[in-house]
Amino acid sequence: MEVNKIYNKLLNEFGEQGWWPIKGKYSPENSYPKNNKQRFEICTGAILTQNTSWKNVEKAIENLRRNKLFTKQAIKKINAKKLAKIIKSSGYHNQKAKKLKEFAEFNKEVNRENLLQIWGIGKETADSILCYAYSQPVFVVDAYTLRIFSRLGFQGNYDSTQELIMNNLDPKYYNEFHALLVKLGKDYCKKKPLCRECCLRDICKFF
DNA sequence: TACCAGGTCCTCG
DNA sequence: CGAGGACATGGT
Repeated sequence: MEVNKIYNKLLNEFGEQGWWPIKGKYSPENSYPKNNKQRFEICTGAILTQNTSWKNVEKAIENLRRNKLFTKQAIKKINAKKLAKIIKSSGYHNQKAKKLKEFAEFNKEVNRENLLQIWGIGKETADSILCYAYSQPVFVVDAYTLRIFSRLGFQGNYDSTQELIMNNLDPKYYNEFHALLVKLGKDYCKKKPLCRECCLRDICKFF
């Protein structure tokens, strides 16, 4: 599987996407957090967007901002029921309120092993936090990644797919590659794919 | 209306 | 391990 080739085809087709809407919209230059508050906002977003469209998360983020809840201290202080109401639009709000509070209690060094011990933080969320909030060279695998690579012909799980990509792509492209895969997954490689118009059709087993 | 969305936890075999 | 269900709202 030629990961570089896939990356280049996607970049050529869609252009740079940017991978995190720190100031409300996606662009490569504002995807880097500049302070701890923005880092915490990314971590919060990474949890809220679990199995949920970003559109639903946006309102929750706005509510959190309005209520000045982008610090660990504030999340620790508010009770779970109130917090759930504030993030209601993001879905699974009771669980996610608990997850945010669990994360707020986290006080160890930020690394994958420690993040994975937090209730509510799985591999993708841990990797998102490391990659997007802490600029570490980690590729974030998600449902789109797995679907796209499986159709291309690589049948893998989270770990093997992540390994494939990290072994075959320059780390500086990890976050943009992920953004491009999301773009492809949303617009072309959907549940019901639009293979005829897909820029990867000439190298895809599924087509 | 029914299906889907940038997952994770828990249970069971 | 991996499959299957629970968790929930909003858009199309």
